[in-house]
Amino acid sequence: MAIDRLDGRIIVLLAREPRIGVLEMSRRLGVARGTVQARLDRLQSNGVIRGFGPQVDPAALGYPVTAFATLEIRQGQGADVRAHLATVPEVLELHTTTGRGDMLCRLVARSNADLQRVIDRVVGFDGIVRAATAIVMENPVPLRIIPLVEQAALQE
Amino acid sequence: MAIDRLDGRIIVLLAREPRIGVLEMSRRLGVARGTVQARLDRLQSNGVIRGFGPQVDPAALGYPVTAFATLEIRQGQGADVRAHLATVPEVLELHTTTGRGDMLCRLVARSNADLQRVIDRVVGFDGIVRAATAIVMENPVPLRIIPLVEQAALQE
DNA sequence: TGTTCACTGGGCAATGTGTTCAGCCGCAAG
DNA sequence: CTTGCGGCTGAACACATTGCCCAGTGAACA
Repeated sequence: MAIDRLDGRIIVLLAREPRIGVLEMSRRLGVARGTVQARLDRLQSNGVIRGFGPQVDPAALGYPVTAFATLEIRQGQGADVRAHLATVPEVLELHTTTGRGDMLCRLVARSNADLQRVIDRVVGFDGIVRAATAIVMENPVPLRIIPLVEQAALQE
Repeated sequence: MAIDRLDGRIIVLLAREPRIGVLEMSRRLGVARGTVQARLDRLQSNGVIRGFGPQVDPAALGYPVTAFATLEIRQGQGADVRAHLATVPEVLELHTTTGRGDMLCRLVARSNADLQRVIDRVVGFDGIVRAATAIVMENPVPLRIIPLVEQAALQE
């Protein structure tokens, strides 16, 4: 489960040039193809690499507005609320958290006006007591993993 | 930029079975290989599909703790804070938002104790006035895009 | 010393890729 | 009505890559 330097280089290389093949990777990294293949297999069965799904940009899909909503849930209604939110396509992810709110979810919408519709749909459910929404203006650091991978690789 | 039904099916298929090739996709979708290839090229140059980078699980890397931090920034220090946060590997993403806080960032850590270290590093910077952290307990809806793609595909 | 493990370098058949082509169709503009 | 355009089809081609196998090597470890 620990990641060594070679694993780290494989992941980083893959993150930078996803189209690259195993053969080309082995050339760049200066190791045998079989090694890269074995490492990749191990990383995937380890769960370190979950997959290679396409990274879709909601904005390009017509949903340029992103927001985070903090939800407060009525005691014991957690499961129902989770099930409800899972049915809303505009809910891209949902977490249960400690702290002030009970849940945090990421939403997208077609416009600020449309966001109202989405929020209404999200909070228009019995178990939700209160919701606080923060609209995303800028995204200075888009979801990234490379720095963490590099640190993890050095660490061991 | 609009997504039609075939585009939608391509993306969904790709999301479900990332290892699949263009040829196999064309077989499953019942269209010519060239069509799938052309659609894929278009989706990528459109920016709808940003890439096929590996989806890395921080937990498997030794960072099982996730948290969201809401930061309040001192007027005019935004750029400095952004630059600071970008240097912290444990900051996986950063957004500037409307609402109570000024920024929202996603953090990971090796443990709850380690989270304290990460938070100290994050907020140990002059421009940050206040920080509120919510630790993630569960992730009932992991980051997903398929439902949105399906909706976008039907819409047009 | 002997065993295990990962890596190497090679070889093989099978498959997929990138690319190009002509032909067909629906549609919109002239 | 006819022309031109864009998208799709089905096929072809050379080429590279994949998945798989193997024997040999070196390092770590009991």
